[in-house]
Amino acid sequence: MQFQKNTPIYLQIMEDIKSDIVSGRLKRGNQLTSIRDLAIHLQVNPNTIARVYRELEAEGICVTKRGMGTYVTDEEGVLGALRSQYARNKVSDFLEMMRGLGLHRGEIIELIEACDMKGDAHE
Amino acid sequence: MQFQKNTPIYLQIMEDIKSDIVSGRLKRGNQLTSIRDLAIHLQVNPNTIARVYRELEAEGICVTKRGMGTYVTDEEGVLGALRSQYARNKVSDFLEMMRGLGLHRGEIIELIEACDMKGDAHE
Amino acid sequence: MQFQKNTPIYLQIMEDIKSDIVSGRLKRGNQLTSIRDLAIHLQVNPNTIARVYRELEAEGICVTKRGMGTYVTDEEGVLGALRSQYARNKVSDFLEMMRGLGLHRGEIIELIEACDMKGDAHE
Amino acid sequence: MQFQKNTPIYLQIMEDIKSDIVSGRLKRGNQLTSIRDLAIHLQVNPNTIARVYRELEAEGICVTKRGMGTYVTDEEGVLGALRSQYARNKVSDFLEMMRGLGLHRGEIIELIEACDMKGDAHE
DNA sequence: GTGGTCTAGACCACT
DNA sequence: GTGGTCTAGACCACC
Repeated sequence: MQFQKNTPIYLQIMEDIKSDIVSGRLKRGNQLTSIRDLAIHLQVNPNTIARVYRELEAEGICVTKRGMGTYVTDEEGVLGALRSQYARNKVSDFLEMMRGLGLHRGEIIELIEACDMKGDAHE
Repeated sequence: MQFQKNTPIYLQIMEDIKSDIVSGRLKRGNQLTSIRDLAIHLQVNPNTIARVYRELEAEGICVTKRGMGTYVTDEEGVLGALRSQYARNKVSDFLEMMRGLGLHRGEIIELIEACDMKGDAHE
Repeated sequence: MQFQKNTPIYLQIMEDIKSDIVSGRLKRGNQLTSIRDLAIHLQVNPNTIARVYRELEAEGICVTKRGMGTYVTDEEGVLGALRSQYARNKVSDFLEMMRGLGLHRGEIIELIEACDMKGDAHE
Repeated sequence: MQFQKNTPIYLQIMEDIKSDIVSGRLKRGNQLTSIRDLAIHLQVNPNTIARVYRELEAEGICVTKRGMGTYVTDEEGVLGALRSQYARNKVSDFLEMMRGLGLHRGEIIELIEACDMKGDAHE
């Protein structure tokens, strides 16, 4: 993983884990990588990962069982809220970018419908 | 600027310049930073920048005037095509990501309309 | 200040500051002692104080203005909630202790009324 | 056990033993820990413990049987008086603290009744 | 093995 | 000067 310069690392890792949960790569009840292992894997200090897990727990997204590890919460409500918040943020970012290109809602929706018709292979 | 590991640097720089043009940070006829200066600024070999400019010129996006530097083309047609290709790619990326979240076209458009109503402040 | 062994220092400091606010020693809008100064005064690492202030801010009790310091919030609602939660906890602790002495509600209230009559000098 | 700075240690230990008796952790007739052992356990000079036991005996709370150790008294009257004095002090301390929060007798009793209704789980 | 806390000391950004 | 972040390394409690 690469880190952006202008955003705290712990926030970037939090976002990354949230994205794993939202996309289904991490499911409810799954155990997260241990603090030490993730710290090694991301080349980051264990305290930084500890903070990530602490804040995720404060947001209700994870639960930690002392001596057993940290797990994605079991509560569907929290995960649903996370998923919809995440989608709303992505939509918002997307709209902001498209508006930066001078496009308005109608044009954006046209593009989406056009793209959706023909599939979306590109590059 | 930071570079991703798995994509050639010259492609990343090309995308960056295209994004500057599309978003209006670089306008038609503007001079690009000199190869030397940009190489220093990005901490990259000047040959890499030279290749970027060469490929941009091959795509008709830039023109090089011997001894005077490299400029964004003056032809509105090319810039319009670039802009719309860029937008189509972004839309396509966006749709792929949203589908990864399990959302379909109707839901995506609903979210866009909802977001568009209330403005898009978030975070 | 002396710290108890079995409770994290940062929690004890948090409680102490909350108690200062609830009792009126710190009023709404007052600036808290700077992290470094409080760390020196309490003989504790600045990071520990930083965590205290961060968690107090997460609870809405304090706000920090970058480069200017940390302040007790201005929102009366939060302070009122803090005050009543604090009182409820103290009452609860008191009742638990009194029940450990074998007293029930009626007897406790009798004692309070008796004590309240004659003033409460003792020791 | 930890000792406060501004109160003689022997008084703190006396209070602690009284609290053990009042709460039932030490019952009538029970033997107290030997002076030697308690001194080691509390990391305190044996003379300090000896003074504690001497004063407790002077108050009639304990009796020392030469060569056999020190015991909680058998007399219910003394223990009952101790219990009620202890409770009165705690009530008095509690009232003083609650008044520091700006609450008066009526409000305090309301809180007690409210708390007593729903049990007293907190934290 | 797990996470939780604390210290020491560094560098940053903001004012 | 202020708080915010990160690292390095230590010790603890739980399982």
